[in-house]
Amino acid sequence: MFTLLHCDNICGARRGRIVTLHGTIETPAFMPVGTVGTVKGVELSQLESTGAEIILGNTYHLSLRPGEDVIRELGGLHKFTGWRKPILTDSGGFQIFSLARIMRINESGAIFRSHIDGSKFELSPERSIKIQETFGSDIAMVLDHVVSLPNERSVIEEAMLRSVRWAKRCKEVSDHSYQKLFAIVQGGLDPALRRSCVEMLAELDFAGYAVGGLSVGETPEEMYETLDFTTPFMPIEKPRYLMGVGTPIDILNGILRGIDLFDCVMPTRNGRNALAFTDSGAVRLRNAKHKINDQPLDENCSCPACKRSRGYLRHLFIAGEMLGPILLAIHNLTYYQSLMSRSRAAIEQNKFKDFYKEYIEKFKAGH
RNA sequence: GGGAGAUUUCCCGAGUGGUCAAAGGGGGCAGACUGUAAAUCUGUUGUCAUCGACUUCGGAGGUUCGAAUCCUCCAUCUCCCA
Repeated sequence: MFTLLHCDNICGARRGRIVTLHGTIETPAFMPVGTVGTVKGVELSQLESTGAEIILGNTYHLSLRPGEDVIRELGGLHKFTGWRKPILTDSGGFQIFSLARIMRINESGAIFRSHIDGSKFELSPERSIKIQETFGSDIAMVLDHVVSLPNERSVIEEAMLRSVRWAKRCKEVSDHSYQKLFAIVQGGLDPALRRSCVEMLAELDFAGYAVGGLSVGETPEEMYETLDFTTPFMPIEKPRYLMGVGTPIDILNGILRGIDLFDCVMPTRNGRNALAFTDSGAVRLRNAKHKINDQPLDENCSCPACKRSRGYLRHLFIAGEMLGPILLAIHNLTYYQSLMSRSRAAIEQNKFKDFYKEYIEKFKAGH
């Protein structure tokens, strides 16, 4: 399923390939987030033209609406959404952490109050896997227990140990060979906890391993340090996925430390909120300084947003036109994919470290 | 010609003697957003400034310790009667 094609001989960056039933993913790769069965604001043809090879969907959200039964009846997530390429489904573990309406969490699982209608919704490791199986995603995630940071060591350790037990239960009920199951490493910012978590999970032999529980309140530096003492213990021949990350700089820092897969809402959400990513840093298109600007966001970008002027894009946001959020979501996704593709090329030439340094210098200078 | 009512900070619009630089919207400006309860949220919006000071509520006078608020005149607008 995963082939490690090349390791940069100067840093930890890796070039690989994941093969699934629905297609191939060149890594390092970025997955646009399509929580409820749509990458918000972006039609599939546009999404494909950004270069995305895999998208992410969410077990919790899709179970509440339209519901597991509807997706089963309509032929699974691929047929339902029309997206023919690979899909990774998240387990709902992050929602245990992020949703205020969580009622109870114990060893058997979590009980939510639906954020839509307040109804009760139970999620156990087994149930999460069952649902993801119904969805027919190419990669399923184990249900994990995420906690906020900073937090007491005992809390972090307990959540980590529980995540390992849950991962084991997920593995036991996951029986579809086409659907790969990824485990999730927890353990906060603690080297010993992270390492022991990796080792316990590695013993269970998953198809891939994710680093979870990051970008939940810690600084970027703390996140990078955590990767420094986590990725070296992760199985070399399996894909490594840094969940929920992040900014372009975070992603390059992840690649530098041997991460193969990323996902983040940032390009779509920030795009909807008028923030565009470019090599010269973030551009807040609502700002008055772009009012008369006739230049594109990025003259080297081929996306539809970059065929218009900054002044026009600003106008769309000021006027509250839906095309603004759509165009910027597409631009940011295109930008992220281009960042990944440039990274892959640099790794192949053992030049990722230089690419990284130059990129960060320019990105920061733009602010 | 006579009668009634209105005029508030960029706009709309509260406010009828001190707690008013003045509610609330809108608009403007800025910021946030990391496995999406987010086309959302936050801050700010008279001037200078650190407390604080100063200038504002159509205009000009006046009453009062104190006025956006009360009185007089003027200007403009709306409605009603001739």
